[in-house]
Amino acid sequence: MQLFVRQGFENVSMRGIARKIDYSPAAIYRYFKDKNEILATLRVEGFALFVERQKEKLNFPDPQTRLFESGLAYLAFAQEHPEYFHLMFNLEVHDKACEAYLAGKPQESYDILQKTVMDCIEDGHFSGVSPEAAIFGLWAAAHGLANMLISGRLAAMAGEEGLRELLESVMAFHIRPCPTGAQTPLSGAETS
Amino acid sequence: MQLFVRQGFENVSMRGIARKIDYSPAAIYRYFKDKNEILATLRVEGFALFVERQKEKLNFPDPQTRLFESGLAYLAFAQEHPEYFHLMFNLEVHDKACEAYLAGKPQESYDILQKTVMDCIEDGHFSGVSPEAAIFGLWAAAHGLANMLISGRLAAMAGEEGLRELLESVMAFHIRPCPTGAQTPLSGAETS
Amino acid sequence: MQLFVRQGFENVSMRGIARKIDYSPAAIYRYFKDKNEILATLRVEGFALFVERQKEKLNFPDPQTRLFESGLAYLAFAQEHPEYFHLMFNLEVHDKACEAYLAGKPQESYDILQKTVMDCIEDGHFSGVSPEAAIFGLWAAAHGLANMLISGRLAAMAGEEGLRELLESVMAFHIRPCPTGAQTPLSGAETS
Amino acid sequence: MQLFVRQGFENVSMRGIARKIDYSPAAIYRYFKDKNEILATLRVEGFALFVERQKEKLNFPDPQTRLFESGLAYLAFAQEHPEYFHLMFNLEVHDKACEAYLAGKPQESYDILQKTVMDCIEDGHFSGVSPEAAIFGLWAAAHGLANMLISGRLAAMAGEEGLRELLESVMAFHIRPCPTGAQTPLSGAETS
DNA sequence: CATGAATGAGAGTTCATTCAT
DNA sequence: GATGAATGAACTCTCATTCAT
Repeated sequence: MQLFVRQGFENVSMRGIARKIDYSPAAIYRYFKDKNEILATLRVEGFALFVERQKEKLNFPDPQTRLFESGLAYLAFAQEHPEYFHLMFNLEVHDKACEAYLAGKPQESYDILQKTVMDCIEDGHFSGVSPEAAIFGLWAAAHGLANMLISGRLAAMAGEEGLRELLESVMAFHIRPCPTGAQTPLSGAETS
Repeated sequence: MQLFVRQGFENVSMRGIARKIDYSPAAIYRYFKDKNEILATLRVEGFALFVERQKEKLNFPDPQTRLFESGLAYLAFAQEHPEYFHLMFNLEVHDKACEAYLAGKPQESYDILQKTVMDCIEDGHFSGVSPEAAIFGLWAAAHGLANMLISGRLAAMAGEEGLRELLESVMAFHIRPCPTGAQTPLSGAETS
Repeated sequence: MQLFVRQGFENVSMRGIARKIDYSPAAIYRYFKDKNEILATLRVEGFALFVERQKEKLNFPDPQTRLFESGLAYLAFAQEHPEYFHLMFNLEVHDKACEAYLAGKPQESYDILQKTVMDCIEDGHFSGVSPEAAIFGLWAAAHGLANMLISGRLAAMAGEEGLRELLESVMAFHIRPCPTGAQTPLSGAETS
Repeated sequence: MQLFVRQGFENVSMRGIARKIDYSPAAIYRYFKDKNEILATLRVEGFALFVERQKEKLNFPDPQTRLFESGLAYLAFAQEHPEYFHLMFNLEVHDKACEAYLAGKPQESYDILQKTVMDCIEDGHFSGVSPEAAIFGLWAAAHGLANMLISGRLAAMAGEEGLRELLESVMAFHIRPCPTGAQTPLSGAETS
C-alpha cells in the first residue's frame, strides 16, 4: 500500500499507479472500490499521521516552545511526506465518507492551537494580540512556509545548505513576543 | 485573449477554453503552439499583474505600512485572481521559455521585500531580527494566508463576514514590532 | 449513419461500431453525445419507419384486408430491418428523451388496430369477439411470428422456400372469421 | 445449482452469479467450463422444464382444450420463468453441444402441436384450415403474447388487474372455430 | 473443494492536437 | 483567419477467466 505513496503524485492515474506497483490496473480494484477511495484513504492516512506528529509536540510545558515545535513539525511533515501534504491541502477530493471523517479535524487543530496561543497570551508573550489573528496568522505562516518548502522555491532562493537553520529562524521570527501597546496602523486595503 | 482569463479556470481544457471564448478549439492553435504555451503565457501575465499590484504599494513612505499594504495586496490578488494564483504557485508548468523568463522574478521580489525589511530594521521596528528570517517569514505568511483564503478553508472556519477584518488583523499580527533582545529558544526538532 | 444499421447488432460497442464504419471511436462522439443517444436515435428512426410502413396499409377500404396487409407489413418490416426490430422490441434502452418521444406510439398503434377490429366486428366478421382480445391477439400473433421469423427458427422448421406463402396463410388463419355464438370453454389455467 | 436459477437473471455476470450463490467466482469453474456452458446448461434445463409443463397438458381429451391449456401453459412458463424464457428464445448462445442436444426439441414440439391441430380439424373445429398455417399461427400467437407479457408492454397497455382474464380471452380468440368455406382474400404483399 | 489474488482484454468516454478546406 | 472533421492516446472501470495455495 504505502509503497506508491512515496513515488510522487504527478501520475495520479490508475494506470500510472498500476505501472508503479507492477500490478495490472484491474488488480487495484480488489483493494479499492474507486480511484476516489484510494485518494480518500491516503488523505485520511495523511491526516492521521499529521495529527500524530503534531500531538507529539504537545508535551512541551512552555507554550512558546509548543508553538515553535509544532510549527517545525508542520514543516517536517511537509518535507517528509510532500505527497500526503499535496493530497491533504492542495487536492480537491470529492468523497463524502472521507470528508465526513475529516470534517472535525480542522476544528480539533484549531482548538489545540487556540489553547497554546491563549497560554502564550496569559504568559504575557502575545500581550494585546487578538487570539484569532494569532491563530490564523501562525497557522498560515506554517502552511505557507511548508508550501514554499515542498515547491522547491525556498531551496531555490535560500540555498540547500542552511535550509534547516533558516526554517528555524523563520519560525522563531513568527513566534517573537509582542511588546505591549505597539500596534501597526490599519490603512484600508482596496480589494474591489 | 484576456477575455477568458476572467472567467474562472476550473475547466482547464482546450475544449473548455474554446467554448468560453466562442472559438473553435482549433483556432486556439493559431495563437498558441501548445496548451503549455497558454498556461505559460497566463503564468507570465499573472506574474506581471502580481508584480504590478505589488509595486503600487511601493510608494508608502513608511516601511511598515509598505509591508502591511503589500501583504494585503498579496491577499487581494489571490482573492481577485484565484486562477492566476493557482497557475502561478500550485500548478507545475513545464515550459522552458516561460521558466527562463520567470527565473528572475522571485529574486526581484526578494530584493524589494528585503529593502522594505531592512528599512524596518533601521527604523528599529524589527530590531535584532535576521533579515532573511523576516523576509521569508513574511513572504510565507502572506502566501499561506492566500492559500487558505482561496481554498475556502479560512472562510469555512472563521466565517464569511468579518473575513476582511480578520485578514487585516492577521497581517498586522505578522508585522508587529520586535521588542529588543527577546528571542525564542531554539530546541532542535527531530522529525523522521 | 445508416451504414452500420445494416451490419447486425451483436457488436454493439462504440469500438465495434467505429471499426465497422472505419472511424476512430472518438469520432462518433461528434455526432452522438452518448452510446444511448445512438440507440435512442436508431430506435426513434426504427419506429418512424415502422409506423410509416404500417400507415401505407391504412388505405385498403376493407377492414379485413387492412388487418391482413398490416400484419404482413409487420412481418416485412421485421424481415427487412431485423436490427431495428431487435432494437425496438428486444432491447431495453434507458433514455428519457427517447422514451418520452416514443411513449405515445403504442397507444397510437393500438387505436389504429382497434378501429380496424371494430370495423371488422361491425361487418360481422368477428361477431361475438371481445375487441380487446382480438386486438392483443392479432398484435401478439404478428409480433410472435416476426420474432420467430428473424430468429431463423421459422425457416429452420418450415424451410426457406414457401416461407412467404406460409406467412400469408398464417396471417389468413389469424384473421379467419368467427362463427356466431361459438366460444371455446375456459378451463382454469394454473399460473401459480 | 438450481438455487440461483430462481433469483432473476438481469446480472448475467460471473461475479453476479457468484455473489448470488455465495460462492467465489472461481468456484464456478469447477462445475462449468465456461460462461457459455452455464448458459447452455440453463437453456437445456429451461427447455426440459418447458416441455414438461407442456406435456402436463397433454391429457385433456378434447383437442381444443388441449390447445387452450397448452397455450396458457406457454404463457405461464414465460411469466414464472422469464429468465429461462429469455435464455431460450431471445439470447443467442453459441455452444455446439447445447445446440446439438436441443436440435430435436422443436421438431418434437411441432409434432405434438401438429397432432392436436389435426385432431381439431378432424373434429370439424378448424375445418378447411391448412394444418401448417394453424400450427405456426398458434405457436407464434403464444410466443408473441408471452414476449409482450414478460416485456411488460402488455401490462402497461391493458393494466395489471384483468391481465389473467385478458390472456385467457386472447387464447380463446386464437382457438376460435373456423366456419366452413370462409377464407380471407390474399392480396399480394410487396416487400422489397 | 474453494478461494484470494491477479490479469488481459475490452467497455464507454475525454482530451490535446492536427489538417484539409 | 477559422472551422469541422477526425484521431491516437489516455482515462476509469468491468468482465471472464486462471492459478497457486
